[in-house]
Amino acid sequence: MNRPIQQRTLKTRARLLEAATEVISEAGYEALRVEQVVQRAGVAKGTFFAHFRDKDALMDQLIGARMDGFLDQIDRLPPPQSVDEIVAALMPLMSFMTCERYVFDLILRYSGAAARADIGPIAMTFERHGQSMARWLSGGPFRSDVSPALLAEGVQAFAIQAMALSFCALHADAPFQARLAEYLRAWLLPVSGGAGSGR
Amino acid sequence: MNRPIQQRTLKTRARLLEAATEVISEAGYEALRVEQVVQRAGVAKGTFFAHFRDKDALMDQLIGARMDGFLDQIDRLPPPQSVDEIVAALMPLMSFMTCERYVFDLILRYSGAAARADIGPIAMTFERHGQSMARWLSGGPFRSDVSPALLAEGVQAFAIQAMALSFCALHADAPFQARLAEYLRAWLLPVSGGAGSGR
DNA sequence: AATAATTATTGACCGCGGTCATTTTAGATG
DNA sequence: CATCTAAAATGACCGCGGTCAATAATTATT
Repeated sequence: MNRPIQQRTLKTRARLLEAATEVISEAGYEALRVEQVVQRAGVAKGTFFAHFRDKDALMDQLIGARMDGFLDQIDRLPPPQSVDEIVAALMPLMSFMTCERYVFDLILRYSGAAARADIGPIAMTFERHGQSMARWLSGGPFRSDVSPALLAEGVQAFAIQAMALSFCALHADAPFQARLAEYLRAWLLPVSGGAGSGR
Repeated sequence: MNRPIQQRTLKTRARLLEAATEVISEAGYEALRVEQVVQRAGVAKGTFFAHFRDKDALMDQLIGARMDGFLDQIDRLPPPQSVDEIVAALMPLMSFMTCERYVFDLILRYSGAAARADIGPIAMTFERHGQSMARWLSGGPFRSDVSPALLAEGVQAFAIQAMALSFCALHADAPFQARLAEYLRAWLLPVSGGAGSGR
């Protein structure tokens, strides 16, 4: 029969999360070692894995929470009326997503939930981001020949492309913001239909 | 002083690559263990790492080679004249890129070279793919208000988005091809410019 | 309060990628 | 052929994520 969750459990989990946050703030995400976290939290290694499926699951929690904070900021903004405003609005979130190569790679891996069962925090933020984006794009001075939902997916695709290229050895020339703005202008404000010959 | 490369070296590397290929064909990419590869190749573990920086570097080689094969096929095709033809042309490559979650993640990680110094085989294929794509899109019945190079980047971004969503727990509904076709129609054949009010 | 049934914690242990001081081998030199 | 030297190969070792049978702590039952 389902017994209630023990307070001990909540306390231990909180201590683990706090310890992890400390380690990250001191050394960054990539440098985090599970052993270091459990040592700080004063628990055994096995306890960690009783609370988180694996190290990535902890990262999913922590990184997802940070992303959610940036989405809160975004949702407080008035709908942007230009590509430049969109880019500006997205910048804080994007900056965080690219703060470390390790973080970006992990976000990509978890952007669509790994297993069918558990959709994690990061996957949720992508969902949320898509919805906010669709809301924005349904009202503004942007193209209307495709659905706002599709426009939003495109914005996500281009944002990821721009972020990925900012890590890229080739194409390290153009700054991230300029590239994203170029993409979004072409995506959200197309000028003509067909090629040389009219349609 | 620079002595010539010993034949022993080439032979050992070839044996390692062959052994790795065998293991993969039997158990898939994700299941590959370095220890198993060196055992089959009849060399010590350390030897492996004298030939490949790490396990990922081996994967970069092998996966990059496979991708290059598919690109050869693509380059033999006549320039497609519709979105459906583009999707059809890209399918074999895409299918391989998504044959395993592990493979897709690794490709993403290596799509823009990891370190500034060494651009690996996978990164090269992305470059090549972009160029082939730009060539295709500069002639056909596609939009001409942005450069073929930019169009090509968009196709890559949408292809990656479509592949990623095919692994996604949410959005596992629409089949991969249909989604990509929808993206590319919106990207390559936009109908109007602004929203409700004309521009 | 004593006992039973669950749940949480522990830490020795494992798998596997990667390292490095040491040894072996290939090939140039006298 | 003997000798010397740079390159290649070796395998014991390490770091670190993750497991699991055993133990401790908590809650329900009498």
